[in-house]
Amino acid sequence: MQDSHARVYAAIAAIPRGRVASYGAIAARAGLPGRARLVGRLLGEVPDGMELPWYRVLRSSGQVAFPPGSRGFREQCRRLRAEGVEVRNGRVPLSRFGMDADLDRELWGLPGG
DNA sequence: TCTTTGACTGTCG
DNA sequence: GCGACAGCCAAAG
Repeated sequence: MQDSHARVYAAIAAIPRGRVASYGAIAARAGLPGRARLVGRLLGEVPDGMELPWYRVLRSSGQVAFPPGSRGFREQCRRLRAEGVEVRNGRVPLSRFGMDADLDRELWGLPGG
């Protein structure tokens, strides 16, 4: 386990329940700005026994990274909904469920909530 | 060492 | 809003 890997895992584990974050955001929080693809790669290497909220990680657009209909896709949607996250057509509104949604609303006065 | 691949992202039409 | 393109970089063969 490399340090960069551990930081990525920690960043993912830090996502609050009922919230989601993008691959890029995770990479940035792990001290690896611009390494979004590395995050996706690492998620594919997560040991089965390791508890990690991998399903809280989405694309920058809020879309689930898995192909619609695939097993991972359905599993991710299922787990997200179980936490109260709204998944519509394989997509989550980051304006409401994004990890920094509250902060963004304060700064920009965006509607939501 | 080189090439291929990928759970990504921003830009453009 | 969606598809096409280019940039990105680490792992695997």
